[in-house]
Amino acid sequence: MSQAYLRNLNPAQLQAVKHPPDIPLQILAGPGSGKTRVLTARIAHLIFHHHVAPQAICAVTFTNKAANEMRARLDILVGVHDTACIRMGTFHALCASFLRRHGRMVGLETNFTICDADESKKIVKALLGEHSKDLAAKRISLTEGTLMSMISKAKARGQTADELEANYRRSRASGSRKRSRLPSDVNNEDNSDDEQSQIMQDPNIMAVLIDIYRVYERTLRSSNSLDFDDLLLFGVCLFKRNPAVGEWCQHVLVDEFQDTNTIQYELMRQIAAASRCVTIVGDPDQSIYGWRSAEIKNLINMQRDFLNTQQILLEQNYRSTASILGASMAIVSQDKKRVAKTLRAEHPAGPSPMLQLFLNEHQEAGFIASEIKKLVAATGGMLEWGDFVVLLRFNALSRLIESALQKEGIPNRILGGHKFFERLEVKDLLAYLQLIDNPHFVAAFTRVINVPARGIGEKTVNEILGAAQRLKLSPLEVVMRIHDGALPDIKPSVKRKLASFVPPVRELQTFARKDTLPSDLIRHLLESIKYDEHLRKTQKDWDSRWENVQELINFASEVEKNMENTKAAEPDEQPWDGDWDVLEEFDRDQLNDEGFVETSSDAVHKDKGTRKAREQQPEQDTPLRMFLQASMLSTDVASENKDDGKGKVTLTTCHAAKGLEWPVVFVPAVEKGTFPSHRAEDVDEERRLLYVACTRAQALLYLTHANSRMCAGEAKKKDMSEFVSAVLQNDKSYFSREAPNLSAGDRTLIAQLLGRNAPDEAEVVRRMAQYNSSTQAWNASYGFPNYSVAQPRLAGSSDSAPPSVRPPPVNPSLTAGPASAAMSQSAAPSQSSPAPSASDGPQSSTVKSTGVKRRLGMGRTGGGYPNKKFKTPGNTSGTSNESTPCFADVR
DNA sequence: AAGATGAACATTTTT
DNA sequence: TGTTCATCTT
Ligand SMILES: Nc1ncnc2c1ncn2[C@@H]1O[C@H](COP(=O)(O)OP(=O)(O)OP(=O)(O)O)[C@@H](O)[C@H]1O
Repeated sequence: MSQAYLRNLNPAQLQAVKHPPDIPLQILAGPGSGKTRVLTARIAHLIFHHHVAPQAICAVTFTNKAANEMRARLDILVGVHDTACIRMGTFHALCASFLRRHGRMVGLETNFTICDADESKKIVKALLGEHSKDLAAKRISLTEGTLMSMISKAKARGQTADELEANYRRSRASGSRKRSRLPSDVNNEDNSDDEQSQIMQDPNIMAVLIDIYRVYERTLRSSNSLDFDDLLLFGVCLFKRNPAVGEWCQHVLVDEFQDTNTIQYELMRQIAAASRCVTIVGDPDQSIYGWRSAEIKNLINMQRDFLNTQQILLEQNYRSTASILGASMAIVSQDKKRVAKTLRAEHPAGPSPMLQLFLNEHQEAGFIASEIKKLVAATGGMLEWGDFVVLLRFNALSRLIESALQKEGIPNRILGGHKFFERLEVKDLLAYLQLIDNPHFVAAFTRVINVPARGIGEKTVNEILGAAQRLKLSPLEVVMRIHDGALPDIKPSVKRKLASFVPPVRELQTFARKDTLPSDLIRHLLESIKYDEHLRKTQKDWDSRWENVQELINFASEVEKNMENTKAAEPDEQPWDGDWDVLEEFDRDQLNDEGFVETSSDAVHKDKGTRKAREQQPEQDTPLRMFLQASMLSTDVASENKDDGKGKVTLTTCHAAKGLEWPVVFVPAVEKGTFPSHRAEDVDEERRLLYVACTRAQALLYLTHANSRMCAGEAKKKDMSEFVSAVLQNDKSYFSREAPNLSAGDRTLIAQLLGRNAPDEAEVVRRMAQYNSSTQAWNASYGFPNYSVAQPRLAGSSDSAPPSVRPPPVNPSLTAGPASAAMSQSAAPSQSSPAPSASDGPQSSTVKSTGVKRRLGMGRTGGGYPNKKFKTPGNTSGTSNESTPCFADVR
């Protein structure tokens, strides 16, 4: 029984799993080679064979989602109970939980609030405002975004504001040789790097940066809050100062190691300080987070820091067809600096990856939608909606494709787009709860004090904040005292207005102290501030926002359930339980004389917070706190919601697709300026990104691009991505220009690859007939360009046909139904690209329309609730596309 | 203080 | 394309 986890591993994988635990191990391997599978099996092996206690294992994943998936796999291998005991999560999540318990050792209250990127930006923006005159005078434009990312980069290197300043001083002193650059060589590739360093050399900018960095840190500290980088920094500090905190850990395993940054690596070192037992898994070719300070160097650093580190390579790819793998390798191999590596395909060639060109992004989106439909039919239903993914360079590209899918009635979900926890209605409610848990979290206070509208505007808020600083109280406390009459009212009279704020907050505090479940807290909150009315009054789309509110309650319930389960699974065997008291005493002494990090020199607030928190919240893991933490750390409710994902086409970014796989992958906009992004700093990284995207595909891969595309306002001509054209130059055979007509052989191959049953051929014929008739009826009745039956319109074909389609009029050239093939053929092949096949082969062109119009009503029904935000036309904005499925105008 | 309007403007990627 | 900011009016 216990050996089950060793089955289904090849010799190299087995070797990695059985590698002696005390010899540091690097498993380096390409995509689809089973790295994650090996990591999971190795954990099982540690538990079963080496009898390592599950709670002595620390497994680090890149995302929460990956952690959940690994948990699910381990549930099967080692059982739910043991799995629940493993310390598993992202570096951030792990740090958050360590700091909840031991935060005091590094000067933190256990009720610290995690400040998300949005709030961080707001803080920086406010600070930037103070410098705006100064900057404007010097004609410098700086956005809070760039500033924030500079700060974040400094933090990811472990640089404090002081250190940054010292560093800068030193580098200036040592005679900086400034190269003057002509504006004309902006198109040089390494230009952006220079640009970066040029910014970092501008004394004005550096002065502002350092100042804002410093004040930003002070703001966070006095708010008793940590931003994402702080979680790691304080985590490192915790282990460094109190090595005993890490003694429980006997083995650390890190997935996606190529994307760890300096601090994360430092953290890994600290956690492994006692045991020196480390296993990492990674692939340099898949390093795509350099922009977030990931350091590929960490692989070498590890060899330096952990003596006798050994490497095991996995060279067999089990995920993709050989042709997909070949094309992907051809792409990534363009990187001359890359270390070549072997990757053999386990599976046969299969259909070639497709590379297709369209007139514009609408045609591209339409093609994707209709191709998905076609493939479901052509596989007799063996492929379902959930088997398809569209991988995008950036989120905004999802809009068109989403609506194309909806027009075709294809259910879909957008992963990570406009994130759930970033919606205003969700943030409002969370802010109330954050304020309840941590009255010092000013960001939450300023957000909710006037929600719903209480007539407390900017001016009043500033008065309150000023008073709070003078009195050394939290703004919440100030406002409560004013309400109670314990403090005098302030200039713009506010006392009366607080009647709708203070009592509800007090009530919530009382509930929270009694450990009322978060879901119930939210319900109370909604009622006491009449949030539904507020939404109705202020938001056009209040109903869908109200659904998000309900979804938040659901999420809270999920978290509550998980907490119960976790508690049940690990009664009270917290790994560190034994030495907790000792540690704390030991450290309090230490803390008294030496304080803590430079940035928290703000002793006044700290003391005050300390006393308050000890009186009010002696407990660390209150349900409310756990809920808030889960909210801040999880990007997506969908990843928790199992029911959602299946049965829908997924739209997401290439970045978010890391580590995942789908039978069919579409990558749109494979164009210069998108792949690589025109603002990318590192072109090689962009290429790797495309490589990652391609290697998600198991059976079928489509790269598409358009001749012109609306970008930031105006239509732009687009060329094919150099990553692909470079491949074509060497060898055109990697890609096919025609959409495949799946043969029975293809179906069998796909079935085998996916471990499914091949469909009945009769079913295939039936579905294809149905598919053809429905698309034809649909196209005919809407005068829609007939891209559908794998009929991309070609570049260079006369633009006159589709664009001027106004609602119902039917384009004459399309009424002929299947004959539309002729249209495509008239197209002139464009520059480098041979023409896609004109006709789509037997199924589509020979099966006559049966005249069934079943699809007619499907235009706008879509599937489920899209993440629709913002208003629909309603007002004067030109044509409404609400009622007519055909798009307004394609010019 | 809040709502309404229009102009300017900018779109990577995420824990 | 959609969003954010500035300015205006109530
Ligand atoms: N020995 C094996 N036999 C059969 N299938 C395998 C084997 N090892 C892995 N696989 C399958 O290969 C696919 C890829 O595995 P996995 O996700 O672990 O790869 P990976 O190396 O982590 O990929 P990536 O680098 O893209 O994250 C999975 O579907 C997995 O089930």
